[in-house]
Amino acid sequence: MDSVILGFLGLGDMTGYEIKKRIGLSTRFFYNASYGSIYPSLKRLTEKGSVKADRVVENGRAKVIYSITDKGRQELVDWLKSPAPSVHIRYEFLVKLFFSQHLPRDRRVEMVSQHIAELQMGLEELRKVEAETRGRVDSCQLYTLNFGLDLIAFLVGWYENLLEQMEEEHGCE
Amino acid sequence: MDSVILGFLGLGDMTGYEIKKRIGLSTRFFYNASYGSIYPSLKRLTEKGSVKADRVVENGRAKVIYSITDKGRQELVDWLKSPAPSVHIRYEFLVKLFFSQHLPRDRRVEMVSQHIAELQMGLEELRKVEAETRGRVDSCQLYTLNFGLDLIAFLVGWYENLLEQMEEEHGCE
DNA sequence: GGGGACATGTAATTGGTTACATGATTAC
DNA sequence: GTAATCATGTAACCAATTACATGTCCCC
Repeated sequence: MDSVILGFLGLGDMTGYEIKKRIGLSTRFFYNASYGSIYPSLKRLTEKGSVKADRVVENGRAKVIYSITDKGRQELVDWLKSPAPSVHIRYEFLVKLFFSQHLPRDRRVEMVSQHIAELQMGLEELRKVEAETRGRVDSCQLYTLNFGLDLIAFLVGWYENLLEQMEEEHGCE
Repeated sequence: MDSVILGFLGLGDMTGYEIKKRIGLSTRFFYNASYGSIYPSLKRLTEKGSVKADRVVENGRAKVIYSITDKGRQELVDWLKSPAPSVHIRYEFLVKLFFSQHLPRDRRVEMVSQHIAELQMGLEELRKVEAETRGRVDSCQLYTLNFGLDLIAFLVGWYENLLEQMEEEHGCE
């Protein structure tokens, strides 16, 4: 978590509120956070000296603008260089699909159809984000945006194919 | 968590140890758990009456065989029917990629190459699981197995394409 | 004057991991 | 005899969410 905050501050100075908004926009699909984790994290990082907190008043509004320090920048790079704990994807729908033999077939079909619908909504949202941000972000951020787009397309295709397969079958048994 | 345990017990009676082993085999890529969460969960479920615990001794080994009750079966079905909280995938490597502008280009390429290697290892492991289980599981469990296989293939392809793109570029800026 | 976005934070709780503690059986 | 696997559990800890608590500015 701390590393992700550092990552955002590496893109520019911002407030806790802004970090939350940015996470909601850009990394929501593969990482999310609430104020309850952002502010304590910011506090920790400030105490450690990885970020600097500036209390300012901007058009009458008191805010705390955080910026990354050299120490923080070093920590960020170290984290980026460290090996990511091998792929660990938590995907609840798939768990349900795994156990869905306990459901009647039509219910299972419904489940998958609904999931496809959700994915497609996600795709639309991502497209909006894309329209807003393309051209205003660096290519690394673009990579992940494209990843999201391509992944959802893959998933939709996969589940559509699954639906066809299910139609042919009698059930999970 | 409790629901996942119920799911496994829905497939047959087993011990906590066996549940852990099964999770490691079949759902590891999209769900994992440790003893520290399995046993307390089993305890909770027993107290609630969703599972039944039978202390037996089998070839000198004392074990507790858990089985799902009618109540538990109902809870399992309810969970399966409940809408999954819309796709929530936590993928640390992608977060790193998102912020990787702070890394030199060759380092970034290395990062992606290593991730591909890891994915390929995962693929091999999954293939082993496939060889062992295909024919011995119901088609729902097969769905998720195939999903894993197809997903990894997609990911490898995607990252390989990314590498090519990266070669052409000068950096993330 | 009221709703929405801006803005910051804490407290209680949840959900989980890691590490510890223990001990039997089996196969080499 | 010793290492791997089978087997069960607890305690300390950690990371994060939810809900709460508070207040301002801006636009209608």
